[in-house]
Amino acid sequence: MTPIPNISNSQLAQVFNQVADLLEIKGEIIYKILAYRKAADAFNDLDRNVHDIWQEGKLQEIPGIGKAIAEKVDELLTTGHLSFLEKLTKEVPVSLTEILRVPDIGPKKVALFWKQAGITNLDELASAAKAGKLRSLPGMGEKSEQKILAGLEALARRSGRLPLGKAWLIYQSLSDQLSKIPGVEKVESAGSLRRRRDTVGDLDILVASRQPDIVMDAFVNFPDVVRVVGHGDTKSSVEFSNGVSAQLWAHPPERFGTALQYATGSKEHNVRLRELALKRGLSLSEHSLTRTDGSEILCSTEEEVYAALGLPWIPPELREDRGEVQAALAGELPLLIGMEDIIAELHTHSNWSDGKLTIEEMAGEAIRRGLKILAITDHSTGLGITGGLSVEKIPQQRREIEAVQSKVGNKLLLLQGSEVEIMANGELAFPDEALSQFDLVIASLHISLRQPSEKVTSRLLNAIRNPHVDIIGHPTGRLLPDREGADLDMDAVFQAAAEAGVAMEINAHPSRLDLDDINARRAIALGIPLSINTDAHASSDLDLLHFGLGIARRSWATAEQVINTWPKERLLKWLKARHS
DNA sequence: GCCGTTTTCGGCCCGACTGTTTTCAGTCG
Repeated sequence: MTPIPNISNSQLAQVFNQVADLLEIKGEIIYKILAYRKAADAFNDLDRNVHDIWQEGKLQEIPGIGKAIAEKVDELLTTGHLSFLEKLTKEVPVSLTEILRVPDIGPKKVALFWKQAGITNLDELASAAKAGKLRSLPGMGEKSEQKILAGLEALARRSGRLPLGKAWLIYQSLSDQLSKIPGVEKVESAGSLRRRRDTVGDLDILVASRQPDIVMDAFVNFPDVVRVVGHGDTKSSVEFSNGVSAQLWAHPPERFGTALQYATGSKEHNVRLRELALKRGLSLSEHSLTRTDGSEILCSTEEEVYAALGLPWIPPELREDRGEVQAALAGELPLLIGMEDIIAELHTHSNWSDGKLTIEEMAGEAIRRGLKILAITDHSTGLGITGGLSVEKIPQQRREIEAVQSKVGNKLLLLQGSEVEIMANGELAFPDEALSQFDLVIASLHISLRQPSEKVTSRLLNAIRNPHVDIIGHPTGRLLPDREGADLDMDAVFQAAAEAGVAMEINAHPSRLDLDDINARRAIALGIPLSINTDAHASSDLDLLHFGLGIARRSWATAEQVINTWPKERLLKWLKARHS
């Protein structure tokens, strides 16, 4: 029997995106290309492994997958090859696709440079532009050539996607500056920042103003702007000295709803809405909804936009074209978990390990934020750098927690927890009799994340199956923006977690956001409880909760599915049942 | 290439901005 190649959903998506890139350069009709890109997105967003769906013979039940693409997936999963792609790469050099990453260069220009100037990669493009050889090509000129040189430089200094937390801080500062411009009535984040994606490409910002020209002029002249990418009447985009790009729209207040809806995206969600609008005899744009007779419906709020299409307002976190429009039409949108639902913080550190505050100080901070339950989960030994709690000190820490508990009374329930290290050999850093002394145990991976998939997965499975473990902390161990998580077999992990009834964490720290939205949605689909925690090491960390909440909302989580919302009695009962 | 409470064929979202052009193509979101 031939082994089935192990191709993940995201690898599959990459293959079809590459097909789309090459077809686009080749000059294939745009709708075919869109179909491939849509299929790639569908694979990326799937809450199950494509493998399983393939084995069930249900590929074509995935929206956007038809006969032709299903056959290609079949070939890929059976043989590990795609003859269609192999044939394509013989016609179109793969190195051309790297040129597509240059701003202002799309498939048409790539094809032009390739066919008329023999350019096949970024180096050749740069040489030709510097030598002034591009300006004479049809449709090109001196300005276009300069723009390409600027684009190449921008590409070189572009710093990938921003982690959500950093994007949020930059937005706050830009928002302050924008609100001081005369005539600006409102400032709102848009794009992937407002949708709370874990990383953000460009910052998208919308302002309400009746004098958009003044706003645009002020914006492109902000300090730290190193490049004005575009400067129009209602839209401008700039690049700052730190490599971050931002895009600004300005629309009058009575059109703010359509404009915000448009700027928030996602693009795919917007396409879906516009299709729906057309079916209702309306054309949707950032300016308004237009009837067939040309008359306009103006919307100052997003609620009005969605209502005009017969829909309830869809929260930004859901707007990824992952079935939210269909759910809204059917009246089946989930009632997403909100900040007000969360009463427990279950993953924090005190000065008993590497936290900055005493247990009493942490308790005070938790009370100040309206929390009802706080678990102190200091690191175990085994994670050398942090000076973890030793087995001998567990009773001593218990006495301190009890002392603080008697001081705060019923304002806050304190739990003695542990963040126990999953060691490189797969054992937990504490023996079972030590773990049994805690009210709550989180098991986490911090070290040897680069082990082979089989090894690191088995470590995590071992932790999940330990009857003392209640939560798996930041399951993949990724660090945004650049450090990938461990190469885990998430199917095996989720299956084990579902069987053991262990909760999986959404770590709210913006450098983690782990689980991510797709994995969290898979967990929910399997009935695995989620736990959103800040992993606070200092008081200000407790304010990071909203980032984790954003990820949970993106995974369609309701309050019921997150143990941090459960009343005290229910949480304690759940813990007790697990430990008995 | 996908899809169907107008369709199994003929459609497939909408507009801003830029640069090259005399009315539009390419790129982007």
